[in-house]
Amino acid sequence: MAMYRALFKAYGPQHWWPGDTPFEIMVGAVLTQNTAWVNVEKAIRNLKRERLLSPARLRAVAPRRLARLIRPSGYFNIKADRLGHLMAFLAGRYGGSLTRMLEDDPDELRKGLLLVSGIGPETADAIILYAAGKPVFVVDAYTKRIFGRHGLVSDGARYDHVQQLFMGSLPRNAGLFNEYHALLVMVGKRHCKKSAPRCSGCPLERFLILQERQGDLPVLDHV
DNA sequence: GACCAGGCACATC
DNA sequence: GATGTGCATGGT
Repeated sequence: MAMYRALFKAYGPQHWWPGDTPFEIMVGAVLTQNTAWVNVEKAIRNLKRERLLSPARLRAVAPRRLARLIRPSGYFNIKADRLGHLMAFLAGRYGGSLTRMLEDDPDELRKGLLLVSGIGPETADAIILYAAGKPVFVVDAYTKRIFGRHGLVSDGARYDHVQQLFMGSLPRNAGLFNEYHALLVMVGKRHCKKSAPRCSGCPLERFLILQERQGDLPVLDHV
């Protein structure tokens, strides 16, 4: 919790996920795969303009048209397919009711989502945390990079391993997981870019240096 | 013009 | 299990 508090103190609440409705959040989770958020916003705007942001409408739209509308978010053919698979899953398992899907047991929902082609662990967890409001920790590229560079996880650490690091040492609280992940993205964008040789100047770095000087607990206890 | 961004599936060894 | 590749736009 100490690292979280250091980040929250520095940046304050992030009010995530950027999206008006659970359905918009779910669609955004797919569209943002390996893609800058500004590009996702353009695609979402297009879908809103065409009044397609509902399970029934999105399921009914022609794949070619969908691909054209989400073009700005990149990988548009693949993502159109993935949204199609997701809508089929929603219709098939939950009768097209987003509410029923989001109220499902989170472990069951996660297992189901992972069977959908195009939904991996991060996308599934983003949907469960930010659309359903259930406490799973979302691990993304920023999380791995930040913790990797500070020597808190090994370079090639697997998704589930990093997730366990957080979920094993934090209280199971959706609001906390929400804020923590959002704060890590903020740190990643500002201080831990891929192109820079290492993270520098972030609140996390200051915190870790301070801890090392005091030299009592293993750093992981501070997650 | 290179590099990068809130992944994932699939092939191959 | 590990590693490599295709998918693609738009900002820096």
